[in-house]
Amino acid sequence: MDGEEKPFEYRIGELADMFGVTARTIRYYEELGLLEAAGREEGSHRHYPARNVIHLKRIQQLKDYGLSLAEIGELFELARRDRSGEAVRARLAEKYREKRDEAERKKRALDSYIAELDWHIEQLGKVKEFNECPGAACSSCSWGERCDVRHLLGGKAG
Amino acid sequence: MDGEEKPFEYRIGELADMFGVTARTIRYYEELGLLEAAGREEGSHRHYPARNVIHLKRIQQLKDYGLSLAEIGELFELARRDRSGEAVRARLAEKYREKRDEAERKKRALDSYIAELDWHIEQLGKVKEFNECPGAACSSCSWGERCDVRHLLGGKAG
DNA sequence: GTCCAACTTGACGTGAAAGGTAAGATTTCC
DNA sequence: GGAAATCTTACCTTTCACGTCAAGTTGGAC
Repeated sequence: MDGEEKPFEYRIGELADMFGVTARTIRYYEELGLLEAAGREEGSHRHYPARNVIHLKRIQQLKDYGLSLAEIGELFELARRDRSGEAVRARLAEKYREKRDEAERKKRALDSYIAELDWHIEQLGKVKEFNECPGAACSSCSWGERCDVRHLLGGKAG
Repeated sequence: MDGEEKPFEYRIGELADMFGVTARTIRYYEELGLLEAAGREEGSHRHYPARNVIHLKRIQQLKDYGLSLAEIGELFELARRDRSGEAVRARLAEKYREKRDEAERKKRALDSYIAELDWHIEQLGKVKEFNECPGAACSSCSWGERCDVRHLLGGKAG
């Protein structure tokens, strides 16, 4: 018979293989307080009951969503103190919103970045000089007001 | 009279102040072959004729557009060998397009990232557990197929 | 009872990029 | 001629998430 009274336990190497990480990674998570092995004495091998597996998965999920291990640690810490789960979920939602807002901001930045690049790509098709500006032709240079070298030199070499 | 026969020359500290960098930065650029001081002997102070100023500006511009110092160095190297400027402009346009494509790719990645986050934020408003999955209620868990822990455990602890 | 792979702790290394910083010597400007 | 600026050399810094020894220990299989 397949006894279920003693739940299956994984060893660190198995866990590592399952999640595509190394044992070092798992120890590192433990070091950061993210993942605990089942009670053990110093020096003995770590073993993980199946219910601990979810924690590792959770770490990977949250990592995928852009949280640092430190942030994840903070959440886990919160989860330990807050049995109801209210605070954790609120904090996590907050984190997610932060990340989303940051993503939106990055998107906007990328938009203007792309616009800038497009402008420069277009200019490269028109102008003949690469870095001879500001020369004699500077006043008619297609860089126009975008060329701040003129301002910089204006005072001294104007 | 304001003699123009001897062009104004900047010292490294002046240049640094003008561009909001340190002298170290300028020396570093020289080290990478990005910026040359006017001919000088080892040990003597560097000095920069006004026409060199554009190079520093160019470095900053290209850096702003996401090119690494190594990439900038490559372009400058090209510019030294290609007096007509054809090849440089072509290469630069290519670089710009690379950066733009990468930016577009990042934007798309951000879009799906945002969608994921939104989904999770929504879920957090519905579910009660933070990391108790997979438990007895796992089969009705709102994570559904997104919960790969089930697959992972399916073989051994199923 | 013993063997050996898997595991243990500890401690330092890595990488990627663009400079920072210290130290002591020298140059240049006024 | 004195002081400020600059010179060269050469290691250091930052961040994060591990990698990589090294040498000793554990545990399950036979």
